[in-house]
Amino acid sequence: MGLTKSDIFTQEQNELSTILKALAHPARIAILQHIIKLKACICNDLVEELGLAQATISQHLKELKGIGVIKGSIEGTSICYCIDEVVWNNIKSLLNDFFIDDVRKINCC
Amino acid sequence: MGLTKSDIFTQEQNELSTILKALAHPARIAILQHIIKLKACICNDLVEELGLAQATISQHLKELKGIGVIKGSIEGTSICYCIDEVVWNNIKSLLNDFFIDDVRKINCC
DNA sequence: AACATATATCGTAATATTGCAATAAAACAA
DNA sequence: TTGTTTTATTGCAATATTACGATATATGTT
Repeated sequence: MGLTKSDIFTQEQNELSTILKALAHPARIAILQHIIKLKACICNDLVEELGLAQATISQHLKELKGIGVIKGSIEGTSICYCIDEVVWNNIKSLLNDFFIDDVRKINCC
Repeated sequence: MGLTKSDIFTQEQNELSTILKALAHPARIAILQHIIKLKACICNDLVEELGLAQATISQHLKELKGIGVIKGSIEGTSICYCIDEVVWNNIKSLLNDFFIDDVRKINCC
């Protein structure tokens, strides 16, 4: 198989796992950290910063764009990527809802 | 290829992405939600609750055990799974550190 | 126009993940 | 012991992911 059965899960479960999946790669974590640190970022910076090929970086950026957490604006010949505030806050909310505060309420053994 | 180049990333980046990867599947989200809801959970419950084969559930449980977020205790012939409080809080901290509060500080365009 | 620079896309190879049937293992019951 | 129940493991097929070279596209420069 290799095909996730999305139809048997709730929309919330699918949405959350899609977001987590998009974030679940060290290169994509590194890209987000770099964008946050510099408050902006062009693709070529990342190629130099991380040790990955330009095609690979572009592919990771595409996945992050896929969940909308970053957006790019044309800046001459390069593209300036930055965090999308609304999506970022939405992800934070989803995670906060999932990781509810009082862990004692969920523990059993 | 298909092999993530873990050696070029920081320990923090690898750790965070490993955790996110383990959580990044709707079945595993559903399993955690079920455990939290019932405050405990035996494997066979999940087979009935979700529409997946027993072998598949067992495999997902293994991945969650892999990051330590759940632990199982033998209860007769079944196994009672529950959240590991320490690991749960650790994941929350890691995510809180990553999703820093003031998004205005990281926005640029 | 011709060239340079920056990013995206395509094609491909290697590896990982998902899902399940079949089977094994472990604990209890008769 | 034999059978029953519950969970884990194995083996396999289908699909997804990761990475990169080659190439395409898009914009700016001369």
